[in-house]
Amino acid sequence: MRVPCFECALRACGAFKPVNDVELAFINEMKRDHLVCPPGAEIIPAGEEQAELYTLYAGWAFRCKTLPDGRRQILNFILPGDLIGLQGAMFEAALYSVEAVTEVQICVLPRRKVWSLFENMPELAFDVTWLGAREESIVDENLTSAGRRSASERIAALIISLYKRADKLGLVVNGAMSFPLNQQHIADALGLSLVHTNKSLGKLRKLGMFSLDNGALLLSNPRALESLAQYFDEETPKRPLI
Amino acid sequence: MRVPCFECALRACGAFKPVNDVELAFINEMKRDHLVCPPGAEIIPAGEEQAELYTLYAGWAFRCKTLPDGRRQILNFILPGDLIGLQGAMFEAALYSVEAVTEVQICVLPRRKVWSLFENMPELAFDVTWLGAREESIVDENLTSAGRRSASERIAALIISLYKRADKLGLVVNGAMSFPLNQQHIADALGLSLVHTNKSLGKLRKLGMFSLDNGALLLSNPRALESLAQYFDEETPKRPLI
DNA sequence: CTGCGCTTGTGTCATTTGACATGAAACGGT
DNA sequence: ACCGTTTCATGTCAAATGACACAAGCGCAG
Repeated sequence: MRVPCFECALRACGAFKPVNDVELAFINEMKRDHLVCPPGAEIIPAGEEQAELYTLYAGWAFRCKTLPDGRRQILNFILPGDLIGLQGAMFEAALYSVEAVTEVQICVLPRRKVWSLFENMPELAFDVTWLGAREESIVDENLTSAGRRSASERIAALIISLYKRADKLGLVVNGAMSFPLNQQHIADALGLSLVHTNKSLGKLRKLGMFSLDNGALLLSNPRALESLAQYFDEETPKRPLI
Repeated sequence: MRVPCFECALRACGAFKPVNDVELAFINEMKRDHLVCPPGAEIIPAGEEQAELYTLYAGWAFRCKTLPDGRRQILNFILPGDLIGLQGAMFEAALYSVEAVTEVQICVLPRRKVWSLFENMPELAFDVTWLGAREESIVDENLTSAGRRSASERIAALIISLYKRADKLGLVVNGAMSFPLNQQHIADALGLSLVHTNKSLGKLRKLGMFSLDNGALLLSNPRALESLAQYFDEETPKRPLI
């Protein structure tokens, strides 16, 4: 199911910076493959050497670290258009795993071509760095949550940030979006126990902050969530897509 | 107190990847200034637009986010050779602050020259991206601490990781190093209260994990700390210095 | 010297969060 | 229809952490 970059449905959604023909041709040349992985698949296993670089084309995934005794921390969620595995492509070995939440489609960008991108396409190289900085800023926000927000505030911050990211991609219709995470994912992302996550979610739901029925998240009042979480993001310009 | 990059004392310490003459000349050309800031100075204030890029030449600093109600999270500590403000230089506005712990010396790399670096020096551009990925991996580790480690484990992980970073820079002599952080810094970095940090530090000290007298940190048994923290880092190759 | 602010140390108690147990509902495979 | 598995929900109690109060040491400006 190869999708040529010229026909990329994602690029047409309006969230991304326009590219010129030369850049698009280079990206298309760089894309080696288009893979489909089932839910739960490990896209990058922790410790993998010479990991490839990917772009998530469709579906949800996450990046996580696991301690030797099994405790797991989800570092960030990955939505369509996000780069997967930049650290892994820069370093000898990946320091984290990447796992699919839903069925996902990914574009494979071989790591050895990353160097040719830096050599030949400085604009795209800059974009790669920009995307790395953006991912870091998401992890920054998650660290701020884990370190300084209460359980309810963390949940509010997570929901509002995912909602906004999905909204930019056109995945929100009438305030509702498909939300594939289960409570264990949320707990692992926020540094909470499963049970406490469940109870805090229930509390926010009873407060009328959102509703969540069979995989559909509805935000009636995003502002209330924002102020509970003290989460206020900047207006971001269109981001690059590689 | 301008220091030409040809005479950079930091580069001579053995922790950094060698550069060729052309690269070094470019870096020297890029360096606009060499500043000294007192302890507590704000090197980058949160929200600053068009923030410059810096390299920390000497001293300690940190990067942090502050919530509207004043809660503060330190995202990572910055040691000599680390890039300061890459996100700030890529985005319109900095999403975080950077503050000096000790007196610091910083090299100023104007943000408009970052683009010429991507255009003319792909190796150095790659290095910048690599340094960004490295910073992210540090934040990843901090998030794992805040989310999944107990108070004592977090302290152990922080101390061992700072110790190893300082060691690479040649700042450790006979297992001892100068340690300029106070307990408030540690608490803000680990997502703990000041009092609990104090008590947990005391517990580890009584266990003989380390000693800390007037600013000198001594690790008698780094292995014990590592296994308490479940912190095991990879052997990293020499890193770039820009 | 004196007083003040900063940092560290310690005790007591409150709050948040985690651990464990249990059950209900949904779902897929046979 | 039946069964096992997963996910979500809820109660009780325990453990970790935070909040507050206070004291000691220390550097430093007046």
